[in-house]
Amino acid sequence: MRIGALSRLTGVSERALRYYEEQGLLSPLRRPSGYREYTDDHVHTVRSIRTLLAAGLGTATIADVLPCMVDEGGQLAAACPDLLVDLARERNRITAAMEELRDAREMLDAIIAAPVPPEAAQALDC
Amino acid sequence: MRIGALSRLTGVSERALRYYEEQGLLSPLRRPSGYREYTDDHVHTVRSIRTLLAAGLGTATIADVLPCMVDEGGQLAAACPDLLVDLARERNRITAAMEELRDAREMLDAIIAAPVPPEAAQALDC
DNA sequence: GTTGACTCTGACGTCGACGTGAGGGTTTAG
DNA sequence: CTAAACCCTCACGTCGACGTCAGAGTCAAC
Repeated sequence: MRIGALSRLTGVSERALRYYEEQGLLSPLRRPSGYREYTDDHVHTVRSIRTLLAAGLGTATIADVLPCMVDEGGQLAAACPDLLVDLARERNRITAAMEELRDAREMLDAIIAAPVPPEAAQALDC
Repeated sequence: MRIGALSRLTGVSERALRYYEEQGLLSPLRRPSGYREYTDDHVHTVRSIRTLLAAGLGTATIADVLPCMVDEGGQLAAACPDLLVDLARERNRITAAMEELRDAREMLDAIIAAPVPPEAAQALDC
């Protein structure tokens, strides 16, 4: 499949897909014309990329992580100790981020659920 | 207290504190000299700001939210319906973000916990 | 009064993941 | 064969929360 189809399948812009390749996250084949040719595997890869990006990982780290994920479900492993250290650090970051999100959500909930004092309702005419 | 002290108490840079004021999140008094003068309340306010920023809220939204948080614990309320809509939207965003973080963490866990195949350990000499 | 720590206001720099054209080939349906 | 749709490579623009530096007042202690 070509880039437009992959973009539609994943919901990721063509620009982003080219960017991922530029960063070494994706390596599609090339037609003689220069057109990129993607496989079905790339669909899964793109989804993984988006998940890790959403978690705050940078493209450089993701580039290190991706080779450790082969097929869907049957992973290989994180061989290099350096990578394991990085992954543990990222894991801690993610956990901390989740806790911060929980705190923030509770803060918003407190405001949303707060009873509106009658005099405040009067004062604010919005 | 002056800006240096507040910075030390909150762990937030002076530049950031001035930025928050510029965005209407903080309104310290001013000495005749122009020096900013903060109260103890501002310490709590800054912590709230950081929590909401960490949750992905923009300074503009936070500026709308802050007036609804008076004292510590005893909130007022979200009066304007517009604000309630925004808050609900943000709440959904946060929940979605938490789920994405959970997915990403599981992905990392799978890699971290994956057994290292013997031949892979040989192949990669890192 | 003077030294050193502190603070002020601009104002430009940063970083990362893209957005957005410009200018020009390629493919495919009719 | 031609038009529409698709794709290519530069390369500059964006956005938000600050970092950083310059040049210049202020405050507290000695």
